[in-house]
Amino acid sequence: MQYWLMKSEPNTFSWADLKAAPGQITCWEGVRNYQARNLMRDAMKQGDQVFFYHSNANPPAIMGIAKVVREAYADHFAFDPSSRYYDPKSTPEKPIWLMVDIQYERDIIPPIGLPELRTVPGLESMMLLQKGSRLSVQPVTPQAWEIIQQLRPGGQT
DNA sequence: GCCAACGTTGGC
DNA sequence: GCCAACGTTGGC
Repeated sequence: MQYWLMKSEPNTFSWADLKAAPGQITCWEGVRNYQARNLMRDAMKQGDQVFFYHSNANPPAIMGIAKVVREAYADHFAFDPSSRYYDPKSTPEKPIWLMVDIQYERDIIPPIGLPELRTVPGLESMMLLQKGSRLSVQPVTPQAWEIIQQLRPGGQT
């Protein structure tokens, strides 16, 4: 089992949107970065745990935990000229871009804002907190995962 | 809205 | 293969 952090702008797709989705499942379309794609393709497995992070929010924050329920498959939004994620280089025959499905698991109450994360001992090396870090799908170490969970004790149920 | 950091594109 | 120009991300 691996741990991840996935970013979404709440204006585009929010934590509330995930909770309101059918089955509380969504496909994670729109990843258009090779490093993030490769992580999904090569390392992300069904059952993996995901921190759902709001970027471009006030404050940016970890909103809750989701899990991977379907491993990487072709992102068909890339085939659709009317989609904001259209990429003519990707075709059904040779898909370039991939997505996974994730499902709501539980809320983190209250959400853990970026300013709070920056104060937590032991998280200094977390990718999210590095200057210029933009990767929208990031691995999270088991140590960092545990530290962050401990910030909201009792959230396990 | 600003802008630093980063990734991609394309001319050469 | 280099690298300048450009577009995007995302915190502030």
